[in-house]
Amino acid sequence: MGELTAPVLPRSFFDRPVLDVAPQLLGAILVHGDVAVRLTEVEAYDGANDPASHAFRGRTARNAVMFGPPGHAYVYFTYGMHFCVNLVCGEQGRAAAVLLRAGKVVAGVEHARKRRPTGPDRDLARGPARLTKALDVDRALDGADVCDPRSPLRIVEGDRVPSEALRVGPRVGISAAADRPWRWWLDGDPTVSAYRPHTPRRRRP
DNA sequence: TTCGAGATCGGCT
DNA sequence: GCCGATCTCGAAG
Repeated sequence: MGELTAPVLPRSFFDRPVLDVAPQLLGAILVHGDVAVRLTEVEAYDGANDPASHAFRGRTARNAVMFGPPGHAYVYFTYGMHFCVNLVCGEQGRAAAVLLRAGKVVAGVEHARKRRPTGPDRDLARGPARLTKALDVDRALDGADVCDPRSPLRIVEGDRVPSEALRVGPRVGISAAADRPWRWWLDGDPTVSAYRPHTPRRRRP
């Protein structure tokens, strides 16, 4: 139950280059309502300098939050059925953000199970869309200030992660700049999503 | 265990 | 129209 009341990360934590922030988010805890998830896998996206970023082609209504101040959540809808959540990093206007890819449910497991009745608990937040499902995060939380202790969606301090437990590698599910090693995860953690290289979809006949 | 296709729709070219 | 920062299920190896 301590996860739900732990202190939020300060905004200064996010007001730094995204490549510094991303690996340090591992072990931190995302809280929404009665559910808390300890992050085990993240990816960095660097705004206008990153062809794989939603912000690469400039500001739109959808990605506007990324261009705002750090420490806010960018929630988007994709594949006609999934939500994913990012945390905005770096100087305002750079539009850098960290995609939260996976984690372990450390509080409110019974609520998360209700939303995903089948499968083992370690799969509850294993993958970016599963993570938002476990936490019941959707479009309504786009722009939420995760550094505000009164915010419904917030990021709080977790345990310290030893640097030797960090692993780094290529990002998942993207076609552009797929070679950049901007994905970090906790070595050997069962809640880390399985790596699948990007495969272009074919249209049905 | 690995692979591929279907689901499903908003955003952008 | 086209395609996606995904997930699931079923078929094949």
